[in-house]
Amino acid sequence: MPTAVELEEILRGADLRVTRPRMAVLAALHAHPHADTGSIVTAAREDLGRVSTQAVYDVLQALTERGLVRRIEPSGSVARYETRVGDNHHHVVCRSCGAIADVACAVGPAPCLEASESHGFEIDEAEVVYWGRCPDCQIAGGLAATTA
Amino acid sequence: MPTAVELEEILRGADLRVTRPRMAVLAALHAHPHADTGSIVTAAREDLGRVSTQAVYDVLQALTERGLVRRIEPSGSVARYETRVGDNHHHVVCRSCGAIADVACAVGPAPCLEASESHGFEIDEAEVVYWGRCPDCQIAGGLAATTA
DNA sequence: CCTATTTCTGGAATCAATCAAGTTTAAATT
DNA sequence: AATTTAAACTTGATTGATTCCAGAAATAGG
Repeated sequence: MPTAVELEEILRGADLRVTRPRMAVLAALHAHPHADTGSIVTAAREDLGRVSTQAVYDVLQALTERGLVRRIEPSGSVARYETRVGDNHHHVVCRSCGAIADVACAVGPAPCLEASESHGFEIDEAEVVYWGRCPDCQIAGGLAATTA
Repeated sequence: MPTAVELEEILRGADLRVTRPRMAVLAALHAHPHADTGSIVTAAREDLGRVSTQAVYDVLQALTERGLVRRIEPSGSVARYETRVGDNHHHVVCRSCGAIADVACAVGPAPCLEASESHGFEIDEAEVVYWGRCPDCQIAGGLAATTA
């Protein structure tokens, strides 16, 4: 959980101006990994009093462009963001409640990066999403939540 | 490319009533792998004269539920559908134009299915998306199309 | 042929995301 | 410290995929 000063350094290090919305969004992302845009807007407003939805979208895009955050969008879910970048990890997504957890790379250094037939594509990334059920939903029983 | 009779058998085999919209959608999917909903609607209309958008959505959902088609939604793209199901293959997506191609499973029978730390999740599927550039876009040069 | 259930139509509503024009502000400059 | 300027933020409207709803139509079984 970075301090305000650290967040500021992170922004400056990426050649981004230090503004209140950016600080708030970055803090919210560190506090809530895998948060969707709506949650981030809410968190930022609790922090700042008020911010426009547009500002949050702009900030998220700027942060993503500079590689400070990573945008993930599992099927059936809206866009989510996380601050853990650069370590090539993957995600497990719960089919019932949509919960997301991080998973380290499965096998060795660059797993799955060898597509058997690449069709001439120049591949630069292999994205892996594991689908299943989180511990809570396993307990909850067979019925899937409507928010799947 | 299945015949009309074969399509009919496919539908009946899945306990689905045989209707004109369903035949048209299924045919469109076989003709255009990885088509998005809009294209499917268009193709179905060329075939039938007219169909409601809603009907196509309903059909796609019904077909997906019965496992006749598979819904895929790469980040930044709208939902797409394919008829190739049950063989656990993956996809390569072009970052520039969004083109999609099929890729057979990378390593052995159930590759990447071993998440190193599953966080208690009960995993039933590993979805892999390879990102890169298709042959056409490599030729086209460095500039990415806006339809990425 | 008739009935019941499923499917399709038409139109409206929802919601994430984007666009546009104008105002404010961070940070470099004098 | 005042000035400048490009980047960032605000408000308000718009897009576009997807879904909801109520009623009409059509399929499949009796």
